[in-house]
Amino acid sequence: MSGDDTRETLDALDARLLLLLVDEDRISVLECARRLGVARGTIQARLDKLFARGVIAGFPPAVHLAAIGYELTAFAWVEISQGNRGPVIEALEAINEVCEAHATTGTADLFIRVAARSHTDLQRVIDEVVAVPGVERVSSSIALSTPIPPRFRPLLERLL
Amino acid sequence: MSGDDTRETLDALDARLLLLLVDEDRISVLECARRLGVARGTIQARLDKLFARGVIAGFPPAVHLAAIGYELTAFAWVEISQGNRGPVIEALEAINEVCEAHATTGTADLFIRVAARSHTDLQRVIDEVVAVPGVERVSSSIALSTPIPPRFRPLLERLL
DNA sequence: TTTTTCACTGGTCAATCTGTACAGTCGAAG
DNA sequence: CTTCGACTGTACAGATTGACCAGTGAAAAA
Repeated sequence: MSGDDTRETLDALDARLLLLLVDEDRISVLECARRLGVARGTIQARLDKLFARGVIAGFPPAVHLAAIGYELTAFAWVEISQGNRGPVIEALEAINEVCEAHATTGTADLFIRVAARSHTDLQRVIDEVVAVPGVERVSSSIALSTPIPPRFRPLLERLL
Repeated sequence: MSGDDTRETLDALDARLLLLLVDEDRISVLECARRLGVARGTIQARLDKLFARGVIAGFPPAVHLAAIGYELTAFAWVEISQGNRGPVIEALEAINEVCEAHATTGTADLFIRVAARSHTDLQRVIDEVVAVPGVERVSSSIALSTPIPPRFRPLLERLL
């Protein structure tokens, strides 16, 4: 009686299904059923439940930003003056190149990830961030390489 | 004669197709063709090309980590002793909760993102990172909220 | 113990989608 | 004027989907 569906754990079948969806691209429900050795209806029911619980939000295309010209990724800590979080966030949302923002603990207030086409372009974007009213200080650093690309596979594997 | 297919730009149709794939979940090729007012074969050809160029890497499920128990996200800067980058990366890869790692400019050497089930759990993970041979210093901060979730839609919209 | 509940199986059905192919159109490049 | 590449419109066989349903088994409730 948790009252919170989110709490339900994934069983091994859910985990194996997710792993299959992560690995094999564009795999069909029917094929999943075959691979996992269960009836198609079961997979369909599991998928529906995973969606309903919010475990899976969808299947967005994995777009490689570098392949569309945005070769640079940079991270930045943004310090803002008190009471301006809302407006600042809104302003950041309006900057196309700001691809992610988190409010964090620590000295800085916001942590953002930005994409850019070149160093010059990055400069421009950073300048735009700095220019946002309420932003007091920005310290950024460029990603030179990404030895571990975004992943969550290991977390799933543990559920098997 | 650029010798690098990656350089080819996306035209408006590519961009609209990508936007469609981002927004409408599990949309079929046929439906894309209908929405964009072009023949199915065109969409299929465009999709194939986007894959071939590496623009689209696939359609992985968007898994909501919080829904599978990993409610905490934390970021950390990792300073490592010189000449130990390789081994350190390997060790970090072996830690399931390390969901991303970048080599960056600036004072620290690596920037990582970690997932955890609780504060206690996060402590354990951070300790594991600190314990990696070659790691000299780790400074972490917890994501309290995510006002701008990962996005790249604005970058695509600009191509229209 | 008996009953109820629930997930799973294995099967069907019509509708849709996919991969593939092919001939015709069109504009740009040669 | 011809060639080339991209797009259209069409076609077809095979696979997939969503929706059902009756039957089974195991676990929870009575």
